[in-house]
Amino acid sequence: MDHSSYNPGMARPVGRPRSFDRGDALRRAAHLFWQHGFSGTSTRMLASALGISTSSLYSAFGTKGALFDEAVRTYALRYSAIYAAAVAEPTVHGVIDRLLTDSATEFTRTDEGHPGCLTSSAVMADAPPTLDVRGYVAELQRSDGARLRARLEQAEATGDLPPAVGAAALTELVQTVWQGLSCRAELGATRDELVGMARLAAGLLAPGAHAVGAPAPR
Amino acid sequence: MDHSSYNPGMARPVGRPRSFDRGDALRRAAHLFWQHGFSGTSTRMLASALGISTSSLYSAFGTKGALFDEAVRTYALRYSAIYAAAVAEPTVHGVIDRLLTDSATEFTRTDEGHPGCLTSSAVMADAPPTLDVRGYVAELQRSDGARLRARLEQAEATGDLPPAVGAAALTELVQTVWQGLSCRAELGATRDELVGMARLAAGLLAPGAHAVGAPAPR
DNA sequence: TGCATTCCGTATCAATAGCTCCACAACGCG
DNA sequence: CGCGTTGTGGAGCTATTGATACGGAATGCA
Repeated sequence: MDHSSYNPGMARPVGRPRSFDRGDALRRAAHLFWQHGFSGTSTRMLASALGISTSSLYSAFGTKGALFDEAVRTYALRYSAIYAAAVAEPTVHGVIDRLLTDSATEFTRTDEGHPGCLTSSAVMADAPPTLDVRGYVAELQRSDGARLRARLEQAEATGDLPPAVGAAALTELVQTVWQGLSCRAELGATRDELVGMARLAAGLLAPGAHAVGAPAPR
Repeated sequence: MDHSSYNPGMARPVGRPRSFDRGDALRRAAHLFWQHGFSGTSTRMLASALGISTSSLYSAFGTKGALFDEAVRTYALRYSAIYAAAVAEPTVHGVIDRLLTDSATEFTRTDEGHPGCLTSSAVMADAPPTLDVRGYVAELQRSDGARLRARLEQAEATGDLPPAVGAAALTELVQTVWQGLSCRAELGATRDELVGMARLAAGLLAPGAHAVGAPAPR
């Protein structure tokens, strides 16, 4: 098994192959962490849910904290990718609308056990004492925010963004809405509700070509 | 001690008095829960931080889960009170501005060990398995949201709110921003940053008498 | 078929979890 | 003072925690 494992170059595997898919285990572990928090998820719960033993889990990930950390960073990449894709949109409205709606879609993925938004749930409340996950997430937000702010400052220069609002302030506000969306996703909002809210937010925060009162037909 | 204990009417205390202030203990416990999550906070940590023994803690609150539950409900009342005060404002802009700025102020209280916003942190990620705290918080959001929506529907009827946006949708969006603010408070935002963001959000979501581009002098 | 290597599950470790027991201390009342 | 009542801390209970030891099972290579 383990077809999808990343095995770069010359290091071909030796010894008994792993009986489970590491990436899949990581995703399912993240799902458990999201549901019960870090301390609330025991290694036995993880092993049981993954269908393996604790020794296999430890040999694959090292430590419970390391597994959590890896899960967080894995999913953090998804959100950074969404930011990167959004800033490529030609208009300010397009950037913000794309960012929020894509994130809303990502937050409500139910296939393959998507853990909602680790970034603003499990991480914030309960993290391994040895790891500064909160600091990592704050840094991630800062990094993604910097990318968005640069895009908005560029729009400010070209006149696409009215200078009255302020690129920095709008960036922070958009990120605030972004995190609010993730919270509501975990509180049980459906995808349609969440995407609709994202679209409305984009329309109000950065009015596009169409009037606010008459949202563009999707 | 225990001067501030609420002791209504005829039930005068009998037996040895409690050596600590129950309300204060509740607040400090909430602070710990906020920092480490429910499972991440042990009864010994709680007892140690409160300067008492675990037996005293158990005799005062019953169970770790009950203590957590009581802490959550106590702080939930604060947020409901903020909603109640906000909807009394005469204009839609005033309602939303008041709700968001007061909440931002509440989220950044550092005195007396305010636990940030339990509602969207510890609660969401890690809660006692026996208690449906997530359900309670969702219900609370629904209840507070209903109050806000009723106020906005009234404004819609009197013309204070343009019918194009929709009272229900705006309510949800405001609550989304509300939760986003609480998230950013926990990620380290200062009070000034948070209040400024709340004011900006109120200006964009519900433009007041002044133009959006020229925010009203505070 | 041997050998080296790696992963597997079972059993188990010390530490800590939530929680309780119990003898004693601090009150109001007579 | 004695008595009932209630809170007190220290010791201790069982269950579970994160993590490991170890023998066996799979693999690639010769």
